[in-house]
Amino acid sequence: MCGRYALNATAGDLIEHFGLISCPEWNARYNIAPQSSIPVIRLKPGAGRVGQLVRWGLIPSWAKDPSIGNKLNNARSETAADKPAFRSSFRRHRCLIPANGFYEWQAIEVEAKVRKQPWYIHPTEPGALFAFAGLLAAWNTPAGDTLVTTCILTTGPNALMVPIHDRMPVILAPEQFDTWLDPDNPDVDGLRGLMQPCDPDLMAAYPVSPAINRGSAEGSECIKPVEVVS
DNA sequence: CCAGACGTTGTT
DNA sequence: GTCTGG
DNA sequence: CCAGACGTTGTT
DNA sequence: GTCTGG
Repeated sequence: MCGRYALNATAGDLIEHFGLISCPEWNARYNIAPQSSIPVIRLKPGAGRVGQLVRWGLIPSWAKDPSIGNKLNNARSETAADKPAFRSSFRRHRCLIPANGFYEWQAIEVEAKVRKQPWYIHPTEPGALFAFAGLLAAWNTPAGDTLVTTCILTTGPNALMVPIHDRMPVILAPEQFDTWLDPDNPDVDGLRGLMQPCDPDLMAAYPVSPAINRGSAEGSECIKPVEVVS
């Protein structure tokens, strides 16, 4: 779950919304897929929150083969603190991933065949952004460079998501940002406690065209509401 | 102890 | 690096 | 997440 | 079936 999302905010929007001290330029995107370079927000101790572009698909520091990053787009929040692939990232390298909304595919049966209807889920409040809870990892390339990668934590569905899908991203509220982002926060149990489905009243959803399925589809038509054809 | 895996999603 | 399986 | 490819050898 | 690319 959460394998596709939209971020059409500008760097200025992110700076304002999340109180960043810096943020790389960003061109609006409506169909961001794993392996893309995406902006994450992390806390630079003693300085403040910064935006940084990293690759979506976590490569643990110990990986010999970076292709493991093709699979680690998400981490189950229920177990991430304990799994070898995510443990050290959960302890020390947490981030937020800003999004205007995300996509989920709803399996619906039509004439005894399963069809997948994509939905777009966005904040109820106009102009608001989601902040997904994410993890970071730094991997040393054979060439001697450092490749920073990320993944999105997932959790069970809230009431809005239940009809659509059985997983959703962990979405944090502004009052939780500091606790989550502080790399020196040693309270793993407290961090675990943040890993909950968010209040369903904060989100709204509508179906979109299956044109989104194609990873190369781009533009605001990706989030245009459609009638469900059944 | 060493060797080998280390993950999620969805689908069967 | 750290955990699980043998 | 879904779509689309999935291979080698040798030659240009 | 499984991996890579978008």
